[in-house]
Amino acid sequence: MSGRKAQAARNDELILRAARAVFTADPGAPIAAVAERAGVGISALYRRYPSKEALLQKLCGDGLKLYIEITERALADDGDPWEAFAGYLRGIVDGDTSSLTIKLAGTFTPTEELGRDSARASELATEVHHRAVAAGVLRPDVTPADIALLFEQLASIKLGGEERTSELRHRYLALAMDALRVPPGHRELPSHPPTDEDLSARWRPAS
Amino acid sequence: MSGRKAQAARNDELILRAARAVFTADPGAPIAAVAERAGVGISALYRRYPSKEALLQKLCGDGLKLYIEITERALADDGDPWEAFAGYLRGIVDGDTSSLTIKLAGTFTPTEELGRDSARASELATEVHHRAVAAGVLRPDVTPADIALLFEQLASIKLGGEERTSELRHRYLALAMDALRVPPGHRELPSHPPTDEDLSARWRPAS
DNA sequence: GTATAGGGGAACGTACGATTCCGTTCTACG
DNA sequence: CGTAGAACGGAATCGTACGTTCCCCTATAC
Repeated sequence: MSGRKAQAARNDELILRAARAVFTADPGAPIAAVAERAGVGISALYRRYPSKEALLQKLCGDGLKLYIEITERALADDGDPWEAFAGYLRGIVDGDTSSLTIKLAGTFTPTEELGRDSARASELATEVHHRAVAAGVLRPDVTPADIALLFEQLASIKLGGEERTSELRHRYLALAMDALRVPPGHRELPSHPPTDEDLSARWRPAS
Repeated sequence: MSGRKAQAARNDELILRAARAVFTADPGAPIAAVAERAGVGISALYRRYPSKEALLQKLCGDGLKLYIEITERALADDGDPWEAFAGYLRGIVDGDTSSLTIKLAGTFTPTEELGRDSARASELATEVHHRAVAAGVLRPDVTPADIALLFEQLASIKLGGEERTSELRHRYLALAMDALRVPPGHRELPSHPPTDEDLSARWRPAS
């Protein structure tokens, strides 16, 4: 089952994957970078999306849908309340949805559907939050908005490769969770801290 | 005591202040934005700095010196060990030195002096860190590099005006401190969480 | 009154990047 | 086989944004 149709279908996925990777790494990246990363030409992109803005809207929408999906899954979790909440936090961090939504918003004019999904996502997140507070596992003086900003802070971490970045985000998520959880206490932090090499690399030009 | 000399001296300060404000808000800002913010013409800038890069190096160097100064002050603090460490953290966040150093590095080729100051800053920070650990007030499984990344996460917060941004950074610093401090425990968070308006404003274009 | 430092801001030159366009390849099908 | 056309690759085009330079004006200093 090969042929141009199959190739095209494969490119659909290839392009979206590349776009996600490129724009989460750098929201201002040129569209040519996406094409290169996907291993296709520019026209393969423009055949699918009429403009860069359209592509960004698609990515942002997908990110929002992923966010909603993860949140709904957390709401369906009937196990230990803290574990449900913690799993939710880890899921959002893994999905890198903050990079796909906030970071891309503002770089284009939002559609009406985006607004609706965003509102829905916000509702669901609030529900998850309140459950955790009601169960007495989440400190009550933080709000869902606080958690949203926490996600953004974690998304701002970019160090080394994709793998290492993910490790570090989880490390600082774990640290934050120590401050979030009731009763207070320190749990072991995952992964290992940044090395001097990690940090000093950023002083060198041409990243 | 007026005259062109005085005007020039005033402009020196005006320009540096404007540059700091503009580039911490947006490291990629055009140089014209600095001139506009300072209320001077472009040539007033170029009379003082031969290029944009030179200006950025100056800002970065100043940021590093500020960092060093704050850290040395913390080392001189002989009071309660936790309060000394906490004051240090708050000082760095207030100085916004992360924005002045890391965020600007990489946008220009670093000088040799910058490298030296950076190394010195790192040493001092490590000393502050170890003191806090030795005093038993800072959890021992976090490293100075962890703290550096924590500063960067806080610096990534930008919401509302300068004032509000500072409040929020301190709010999340306080949260992080709850996870950092030995013995574990929750302290009251400063300021108030982001409002819906705060968050939704970012979905609107033209920030 | 004149030389000159200090400045304002338009003009220049360049690089970058979204979009368009043209020629090519591979299928499907007569 | 021969040809129409979808799907591409990638060079050419067209703006625009921004660093830097230049020209001319103003207000001191002497």
